[in-house]
Amino acid sequence: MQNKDDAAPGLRERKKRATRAALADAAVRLAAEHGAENVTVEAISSAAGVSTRTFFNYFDSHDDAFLMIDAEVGKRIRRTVREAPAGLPVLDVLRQAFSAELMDVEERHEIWSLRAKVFQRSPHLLVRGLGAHMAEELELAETVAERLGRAEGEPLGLYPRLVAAVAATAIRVSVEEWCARTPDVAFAVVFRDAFDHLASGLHDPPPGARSGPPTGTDS
Amino acid sequence: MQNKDDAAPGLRERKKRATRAALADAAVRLAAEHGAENVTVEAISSAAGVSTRTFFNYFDSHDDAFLMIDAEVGKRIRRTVREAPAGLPVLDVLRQAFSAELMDVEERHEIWSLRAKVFQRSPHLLVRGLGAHMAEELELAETVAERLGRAEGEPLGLYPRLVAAVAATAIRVSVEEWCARTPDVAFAVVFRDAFDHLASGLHDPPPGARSGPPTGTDS
DNA sequence: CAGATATTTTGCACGTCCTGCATTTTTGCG
DNA sequence: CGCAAAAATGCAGGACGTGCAAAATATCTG
Repeated sequence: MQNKDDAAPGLRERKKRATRAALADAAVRLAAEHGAENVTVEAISSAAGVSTRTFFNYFDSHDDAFLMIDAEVGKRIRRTVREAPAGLPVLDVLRQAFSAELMDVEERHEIWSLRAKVFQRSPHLLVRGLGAHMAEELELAETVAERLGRAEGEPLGLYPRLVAAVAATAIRVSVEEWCARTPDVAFAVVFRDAFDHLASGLHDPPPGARSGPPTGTDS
Repeated sequence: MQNKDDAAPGLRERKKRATRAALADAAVRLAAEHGAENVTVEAISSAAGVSTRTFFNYFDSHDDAFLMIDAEVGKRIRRTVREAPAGLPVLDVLRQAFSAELMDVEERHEIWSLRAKVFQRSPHLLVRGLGAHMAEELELAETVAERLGRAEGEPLGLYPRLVAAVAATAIRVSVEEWCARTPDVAFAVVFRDAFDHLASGLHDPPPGARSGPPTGTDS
């Protein structure tokens, strides 16, 4: 058993993933139809073919079933940040690290659209989702602080916290804006514009500019 | 009854406020001691001298008792933004609007410190608190969009969403950083530095700079 | 393959959260 | 005081979430 994450899922592990996926899937589908609040744990469990007790073996709360939290993503992002060539501005590093990860949003566009519908109907869940990313945000801030050459035990400092949090916020807003628009725009474009705004100090856009990058105040 | 918010609270209104305050106060105090999760609604209600049923007449959920949500704050901020002289950069307007509101944090420093302790012990609540501000964030984005001269029904656009969200994030991070530090620094300083970072495009700080504003890249 | 072992699923009981409804108490006012 | 509006309360009930022990299932060993 070298690495349980690679190459050897094993029958057991596969069944667990399947059960979890079945629960999450049932949850999202039922919620998209009836609204998350009106979908009981029993309904989800029943649709997934397990007992309600088993549901709580996989998710800590009713709401967690709709969230699709993946700890791997955070790890990958932090590693990317850590391995980025020194000297590169932190904001650019973050932009690229996230960008690599967010291809999934455009690829599995359909399931994300479903989740967007669920979130629109009960914003309370979006909040939970955000909250799930808060721990990640702190760890990301740690990674940034290390990258900027700060000792281990030292307090974080304002800047690392701020870039990590603001970058995460930029992503959330990008997703929101992308969902609000009829998705005729590529997500990558919204994402790029958002980070361009950040990099240029959030100066006011010229009146009339609908979606372009901020005015060329850069360099 | 010209305006129920001004000058004529009335005995009734005063009792309501008192009850609500008593509940919120009891909640925070008990939570600071035993942890929010271990404080039942019954305990809070009992400490405030009302029935558990009455608790739910004042707060929609157990957690809401610890949050101290004030819809007035959002309204005031939006009005400040709306009445700010035209031509001023949006980011500066937001900075000033929030700054005016945040004096309360330093004045009633003691109760905020208590709340910070509660939040440290159960971050789950901080998330709820954040969520409460999300609706505000959207309305703030609307206000910003209007200020930038955008029609009513039009979609929001990326920039208004982004500034509103990022500004709110900056505040949250400022509070976090300010709480993490032994509060020998004035909150206003952390707050100012955060917005300076935003205004200068979040460029990397020079190594060794602990807390100052970003390097004078401005102008 | 059979049996031992580890893991997962499940049922059950229990406490807490939260809501709707009817009833009682309090408040404001003529 | 007496009355109408508002608030507080008690109660019933559904849903959430957890600990525990028993049953079912997967993995390992000989």
